[in-house]
Amino acid sequence: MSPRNYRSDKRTAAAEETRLRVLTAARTLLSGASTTQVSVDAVAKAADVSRQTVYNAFGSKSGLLEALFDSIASQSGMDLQPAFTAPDLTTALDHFSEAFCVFWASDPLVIRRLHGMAVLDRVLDRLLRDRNEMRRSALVSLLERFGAGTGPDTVDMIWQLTSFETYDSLTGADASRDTAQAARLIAAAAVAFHERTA
Amino acid sequence: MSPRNYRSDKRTAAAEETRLRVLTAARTLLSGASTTQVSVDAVAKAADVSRQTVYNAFGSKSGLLEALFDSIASQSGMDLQPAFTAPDLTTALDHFSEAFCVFWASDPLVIRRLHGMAVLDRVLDRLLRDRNEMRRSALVSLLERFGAGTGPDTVDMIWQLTSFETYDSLTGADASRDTAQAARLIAAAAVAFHERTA
DNA sequence: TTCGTTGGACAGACAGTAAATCCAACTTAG
DNA sequence: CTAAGTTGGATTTACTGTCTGTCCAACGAA
Repeated sequence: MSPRNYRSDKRTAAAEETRLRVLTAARTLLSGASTTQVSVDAVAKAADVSRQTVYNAFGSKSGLLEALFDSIASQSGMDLQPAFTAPDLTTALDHFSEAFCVFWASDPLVIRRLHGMAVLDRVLDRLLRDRNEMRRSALVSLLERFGAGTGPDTVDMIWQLTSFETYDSLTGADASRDTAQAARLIAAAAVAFHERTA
Repeated sequence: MSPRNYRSDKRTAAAEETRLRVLTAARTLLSGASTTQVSVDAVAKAADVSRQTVYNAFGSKSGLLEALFDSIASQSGMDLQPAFTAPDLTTALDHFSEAFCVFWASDPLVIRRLHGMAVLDRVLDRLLRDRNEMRRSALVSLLERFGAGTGPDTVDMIWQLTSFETYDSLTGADASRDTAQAARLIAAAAVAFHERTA
């Protein structure tokens, strides 16, 4: 009944639970508009956990931030399926834009800060670059699927249009636009650019 | 006794000179791909100046970074004149894009880091937002001059297309594109978007 | 017993402040 | 014109406080 290679001690389960508590605490702190700096100590206190436990679980602050980003990504409910099963390129790009905007919208404050920290954090920077590269290859696959050109100009431009920076700029501050509107705007720009260079 | 006409040209000149030395030292350090973190102490040592002198001259690390950005801006030789004297909107947008790409190209490494630091630095963040706002109003003026629509979608999209993030993404890493090529690409996207929504 | 957790102590960097001091540029009294 | 005093930038030294990261002895439940 109990498979040997499936270990689920109550202890490891509890460890996983504290790991989650730390992640959500970090996310909450990073969402706080008030605080600029978020220390490991602050995260530990917010998670009601010792600082050492955070280091045990994530190795370093960079590791914690990495895990946080991936945690956000996995919880965002992003779905690329509609884009790849779309009838034509235009609606495909529409769904592609929508998918990533949903992701960016899942926690823009935290994602913005993680992007900023990445500039000063080699480890985090590498992670975000890798994740961005996944968006790029997904885009190339999509363009190929619909027989569209995959020249560097087209790919780079649509890649940039679907980036977090673009989403953040179009929804941020005084530009009162919701996620769906931003997604449509981005898709419109992508289609316009593609049609013009086709 | 406080003499009213106490002028000391040589001293203020010397002070200005050390101020410049500190700025160039900071710029050099921030350009260095090797180091991720740049401390005030490191800047002071590189400028062959005491740490206190840096604080005397700039007040804080934020102040130093602010002064550095404006120094780069003033040295970049950016010129918006061609955009405003262009015969039509298309060439105007071309020159507009070119102008800002020249600015971004003047020191992309340092500008990228300053943008990153701004996420964790309220003072620097405010400065960069203000400078970005200047680009926005310039864009609005340009569009109005050529009788083009200044709807939020048009403005926001072209604003984002001419941002540093877009320039950086299109010229960075494996995308082997020089500044002029990036400028043309950005302008093409701006024109395509504008024509489609006109 | 084992293993996650805890609390504390510790070293090394870093931001920012403060006071005493040095020195060259400058002003002014004689 | 010169000597004496003033000013302001720069330096030195030392301090407070925060943060990352590491180490370790002890605790407590599985």
